[in-house]
Amino acid sequence: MKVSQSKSKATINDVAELAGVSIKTVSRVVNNEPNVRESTREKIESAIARLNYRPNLSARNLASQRSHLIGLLYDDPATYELPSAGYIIELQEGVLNACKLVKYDLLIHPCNYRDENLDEELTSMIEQRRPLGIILAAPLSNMPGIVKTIEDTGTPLVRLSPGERCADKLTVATNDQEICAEMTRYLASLGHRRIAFITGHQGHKAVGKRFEGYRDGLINTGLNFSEQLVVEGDNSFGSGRHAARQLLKNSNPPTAIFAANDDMAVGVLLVAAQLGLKVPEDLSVAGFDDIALARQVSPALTTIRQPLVRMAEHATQMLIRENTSGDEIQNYEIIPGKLQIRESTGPVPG
Amino acid sequence: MKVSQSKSKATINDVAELAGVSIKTVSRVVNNEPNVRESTREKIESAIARLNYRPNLSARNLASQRSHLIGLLYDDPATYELPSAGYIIELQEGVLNACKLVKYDLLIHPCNYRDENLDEELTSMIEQRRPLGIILAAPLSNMPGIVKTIEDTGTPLVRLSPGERCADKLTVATNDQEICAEMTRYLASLGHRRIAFITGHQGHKAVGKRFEGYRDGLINTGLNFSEQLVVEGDNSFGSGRHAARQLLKNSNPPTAIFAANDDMAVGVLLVAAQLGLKVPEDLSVAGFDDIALARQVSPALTTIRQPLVRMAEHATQMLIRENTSGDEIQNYEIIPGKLQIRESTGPVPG
DNA sequence: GTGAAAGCGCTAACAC
DNA sequence: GTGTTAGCGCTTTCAC
Repeated sequence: MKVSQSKSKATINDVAELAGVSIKTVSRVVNNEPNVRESTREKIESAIARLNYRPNLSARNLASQRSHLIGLLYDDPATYELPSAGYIIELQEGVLNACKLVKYDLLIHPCNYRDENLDEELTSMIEQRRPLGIILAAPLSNMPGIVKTIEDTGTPLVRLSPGERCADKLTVATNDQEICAEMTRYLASLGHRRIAFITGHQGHKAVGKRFEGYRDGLINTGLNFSEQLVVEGDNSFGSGRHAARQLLKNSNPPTAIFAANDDMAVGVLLVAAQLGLKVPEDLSVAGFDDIALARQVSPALTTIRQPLVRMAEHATQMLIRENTSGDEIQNYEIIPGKLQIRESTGPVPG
Repeated sequence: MKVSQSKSKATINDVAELAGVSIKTVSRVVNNEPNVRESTREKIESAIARLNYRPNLSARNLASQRSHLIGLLYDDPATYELPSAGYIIELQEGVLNACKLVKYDLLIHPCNYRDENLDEELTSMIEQRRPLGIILAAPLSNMPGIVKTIEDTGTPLVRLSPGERCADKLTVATNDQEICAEMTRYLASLGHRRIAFITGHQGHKAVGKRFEGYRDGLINTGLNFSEQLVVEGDNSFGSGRHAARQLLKNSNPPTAIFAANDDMAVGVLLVAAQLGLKVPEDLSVAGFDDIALARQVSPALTTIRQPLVRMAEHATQMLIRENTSGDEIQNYEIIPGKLQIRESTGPVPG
């Protein structure tokens, strides 16, 4: 009997024939359905192994009306600065981890929210590929137009860090505000009284929460909030440098600078070095994200670890559960960040 | 007449009915095939617009026996250090650029070459999804086992930077060796006589070519090659720091250090700063890749820009052409890198 | 426990 | 130029 056909094309019919059963029974085995006699199952499994059979996913998708695809949407790093490469890779890693367990695949779709045809582009991608769910990364997740476009297709959607809670929407976020309050309290505990903050990109609501957390932290420790100690940034390295120069040329400069993300914090580190300030002896610096660079600069950056991989994993699992079990699922999940105290923060000078 | 059906489900039959033609004619219009009267085409197009029809890709794939998917395989950054996030994002960007034009989608598949089941995993992914082609990034592209596994499935394959030419395999690479010779000559032209080199990761053949280029450059300019000026690295930031310390503690240290990638070069920069050496006054430093960080460090890093996005674009186009036109295609393409002279290199001291 | 038959929505040959 | 007829390889009733 000819077993290894020239080019990998055994179908369910071949398996059924070789095993001497109907294709329906093969289908039951392949999909782990119940009601198959053990001996039949074994026969089929050995036929599958012998023929090297692998179900054709297009056929399966067509018949079952469900692709085994998860869509991941994020702002295109090529058109803009915002999502750093590391951020996106971690997102992808998390989704892929969760997909692997259930044999789903990941369809990535970087997009540009300034693009006029984005609605059409997204609708078209969703209706054609019919992913079983969409994961929408920040800051797209806080743009109502995009959220609505996706919801209108009827595809389940999980928002990542949208910066606000919404009862009827699946959401995964981290505790930006609380953890930033904690970092601020930590800086205060080192004796710092003039703690500056560099804000993040305007369009990014979750990053906005970090600023609120900074204010909470000041209040917690009885420090006064001063607008003089707040400079606007846009999450970019350059804006961090700019903000640092502005803060440090002050007659009464801060002794600690807390930036809303690591890229800006590294910018601060650089400016401090240029101005001859020693970190942390003369100035403490803290960031947010814990990008790879945070551990590579010298002194290593004190920052907050955002559990992106786990957030993306969790979001994917929400989608999978939404599709398989009809169980009630928690539709709002906070995965807490964690302080990473390294070398860039220390006791207040003098 | 009910036009906007509740849930986005117009099929080719609905369009045919509304336009008063057969489904075959609709198919012709959708696929831009010839032999359709202009008036018919218009009727169909308006029906498509009215019904908001979008072809179901699973059905199309099943019937036509070709998915519209490109597979991108690279070493999983989560399990190892080698491919940096920036590297992968650029690869993805290039593939996506090319895909967009022809409405293909990208399936990413990070994998671990140390994984025992990798062969099975890849074969299974390829046979199930049936991507129309695979792009294999370095260093996977120089691993014969992986290349063979993919070739055995019969799927067209393009290797990216495999470090060697092979007549019967589609390949896209950059001119690692030549451009590194050029960088070395540039350093020599600044008066440097003791130019050190930090080699890259062993398993990465294309990176090995960079070392050969360094030697070529020395020969071109009449300088002697000395083993004392070569230190082994592994592409990581840490290995760059380590190598720099080793080179600079020397009694007769180099005046220029050329690292096989930017991560290591940035490590050198850091060690130089710690040792109180001014760059480029006391020491020149050069890297390879032109990662984002190269522009963000101070002094900005002189390096070589590897045209990853264009390489990935080109690889994708090779695959598309292989599938559509039966034209002869160039099966080996070199996309040259380019020197980026910045602030970290200067005339030899003294 | 198992199977027969009818699609899923499209493309491909070939007839007209 | 256009339509008819078969599938592609699977899942899904529903009957046995």
